[in-house]
Amino acid sequence: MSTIGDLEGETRPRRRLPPEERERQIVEGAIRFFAEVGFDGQTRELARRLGITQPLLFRYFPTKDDLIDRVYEEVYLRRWKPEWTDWLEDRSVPLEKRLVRYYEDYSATIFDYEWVRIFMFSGLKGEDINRRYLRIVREKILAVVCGELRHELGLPGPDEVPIRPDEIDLAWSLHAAIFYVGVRKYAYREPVPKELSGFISHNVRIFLGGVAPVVRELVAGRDA
Amino acid sequence: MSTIGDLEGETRPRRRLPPEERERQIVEGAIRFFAEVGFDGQTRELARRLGITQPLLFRYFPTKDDLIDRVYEEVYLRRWKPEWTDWLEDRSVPLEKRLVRYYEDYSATIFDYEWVRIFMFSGLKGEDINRRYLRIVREKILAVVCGELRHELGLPGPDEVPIRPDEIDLAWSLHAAIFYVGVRKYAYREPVPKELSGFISHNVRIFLGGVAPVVRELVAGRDA
DNA sequence: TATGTTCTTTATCGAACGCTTAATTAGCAC
DNA sequence: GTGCTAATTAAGCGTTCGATAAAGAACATA
Repeated sequence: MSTIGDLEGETRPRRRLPPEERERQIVEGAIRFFAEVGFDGQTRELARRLGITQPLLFRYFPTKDDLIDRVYEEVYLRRWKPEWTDWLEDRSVPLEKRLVRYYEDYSATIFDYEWVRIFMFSGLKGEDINRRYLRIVREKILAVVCGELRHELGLPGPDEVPIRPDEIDLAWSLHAAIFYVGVRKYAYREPVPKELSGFISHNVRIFLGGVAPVVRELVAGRDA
Repeated sequence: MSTIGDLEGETRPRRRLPPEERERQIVEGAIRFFAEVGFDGQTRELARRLGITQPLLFRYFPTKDDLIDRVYEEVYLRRWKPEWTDWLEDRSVPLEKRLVRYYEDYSATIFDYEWVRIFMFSGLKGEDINRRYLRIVREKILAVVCGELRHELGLPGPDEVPIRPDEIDLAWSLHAAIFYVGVRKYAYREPVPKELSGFISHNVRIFLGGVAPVVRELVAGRDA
């Protein structure tokens, strides 16, 4: 949120900052910059937006790739909340409420310009960090949702009958329906639901309202 | 599908092609190339993959942007089928079947490496052609789905009560759930449902199985 | 075989790229 | 103030970018 040092100015007095502060400024500026133009964006333009000279970037990050790695680290890894899995598994709360709570918090956490666009850019580049992130989503969110859905429907648990890929795909559908709002808004810059909260609960209701017979079929083992 | 001229070779005899054929070869190579690396990909590398020299590209396309525009034209515009709207409106067929038929054909049409990736790249660039495409989807698909859904539920038609943005968002959810399979496969290069047909019918069933009460609420006019 | 057309190449331009070096200057201890 | 030191900058390295100009080679026609 904070707007740092993008004076876009011309001749600005030399300012000497504590290294940590300058580094933080560079990283945050890089996140905004690469989110906007992609990772082919040029270091000179980034420096210009920060109001510093380009060689200064290379004092703090030996290469452009090092800076990009730092951007990944900052954007992806710091935002994951392990408690999401706990929330989803808390059977003292109705499943619908659990899903709504999770998706409200998840979307509040990752729905911003920087996160969504950097996620898409790095995904298209085939970056490994993207794959790792998706694996975590699959294991810590989607598989858990499938397990809770099984329990809700009185079906055998994952330890008895392993979660099928088809079931994960169904959980992906709900996930995609909600996440795609972020894609529409920040990647495509299109209008989106003005009230995200209502949209999320609608989607959870639709999902839970229609998913039961399909899951039963899948778990019964009608192989494709 | 056809693999054209990517010999990747070193010294290759000069081949003189009829202009139309050479142009087609360049356009198809450009589609594959830009889909892979994005539009920041370099003309020299594209030429190398085509097995021609770089200046030859500029004989056929005055600038790189002209070539990119041609790529857009080729990838987007040639794939839209106006009959999709007719299919969705054909009330002699049950709505579930209409939706399944449409999404099977739609996904068969656009689910390939080139289309999905170029769509994402151009979307991230904020290209106008992307916005135009999304508007067509909204007007010719999603709004139609909402209208048919209203009819199915005995609710007033769009001429009496205009389709609300919330309703369009619900149709976006089904659309996103299915399209995101393409994103996972071609943008992220992740595993996806091995049987797309089953996945589509599952999603349509879930959607239709759970959407009724939500749509009734929305059309009744409970404003957010 | 000779000739004209035009498709394709070689050779290159100026600008911009990531990155380096060496000179400057801001901020601190005293 | 005065020096010291590290943050910052100006200048520039070699390379690569999109794009151009002119030379060369394939093909149709005679």
